[in-house]
Amino acid sequence: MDSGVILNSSLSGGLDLQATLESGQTYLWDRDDGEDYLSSGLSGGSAWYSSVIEGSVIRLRQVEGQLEWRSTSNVDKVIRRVLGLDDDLDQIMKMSIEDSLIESAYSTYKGMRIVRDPFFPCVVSFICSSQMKVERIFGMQQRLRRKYGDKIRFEGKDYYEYPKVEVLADLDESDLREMGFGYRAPYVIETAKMLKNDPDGVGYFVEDYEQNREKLTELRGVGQKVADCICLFSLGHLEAVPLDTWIRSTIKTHYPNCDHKSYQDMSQAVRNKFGPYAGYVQTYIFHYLRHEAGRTSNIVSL
DNA sequence: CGCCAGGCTAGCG
DNA sequence: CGCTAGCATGGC
Repeated sequence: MDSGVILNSSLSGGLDLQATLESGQTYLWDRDDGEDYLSSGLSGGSAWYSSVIEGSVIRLRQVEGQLEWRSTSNVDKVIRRVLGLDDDLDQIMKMSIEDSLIESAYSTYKGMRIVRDPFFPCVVSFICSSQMKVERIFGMQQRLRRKYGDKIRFEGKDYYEYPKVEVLADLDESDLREMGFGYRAPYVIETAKMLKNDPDGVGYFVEDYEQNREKLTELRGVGQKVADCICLFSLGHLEAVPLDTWIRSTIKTHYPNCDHKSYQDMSQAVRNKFGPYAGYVQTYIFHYLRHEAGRTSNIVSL
């Protein structure tokens, strides 16, 4: 057993743990207060979150201006990496374009950070994300962990690690279809087979962002958008901008000059517009618009 | 019932 | 190349 504390005031731009873990970047965390996880919105302010990363159970909560953690081992450095705590948020916000929508999103969720999820879980999560509501993606990944992941006991409770590559690689397509994966089932299994000897995706990391995006599309079920999610939420390419339906429609109405038919052209235009940390800008907008739309059941107009 | 959800693949011109 | 039909499933 080990535990520790990280002070909010020691982090540039602070931390908003709930926004970081519930904004649809990562699907690897459970919230203690259970069933209506992520569906009821605002009530997770000081709740405990738990995950298993690199074989360690990690429990986190944010209360009174600090981040508390408890774990099976010393995970201070793991937490800092996975939650992007070393990102200089003040500087990132300074280097993004001035714009009313972006400033609203930044101020509403100040402290939200880009995660760095472990490679394989990130890949599978976003293969599953295609044509799927955000709330359902959480459920799918949770069921996958509880059915095929290794169980670790910690402080009287069971926690499930994300399934290992070789376990998913050896599944039958019907196993995942029965869990509601639909047409994504064969994609997950084929990609797991491709990564059986490279679970950390060492061979799929490229220094250059655009080359990295193309490289990732070699994986089954990974197109340009999912590749961008992996670039941003696992590999640390902070200029990556996943062009999903929300962002595309936002771009169309808000920044019509950046609207292009081809993914590459639109990606390039948006990155030129948003700045070197375009991925941060995109993630704030995505979370802000989705959340506001949920609260008002209406389109946000600014 | 129809429509849509953090899209991708295969197959066409 | 660019374009599009088809694809599973659940919720409204």
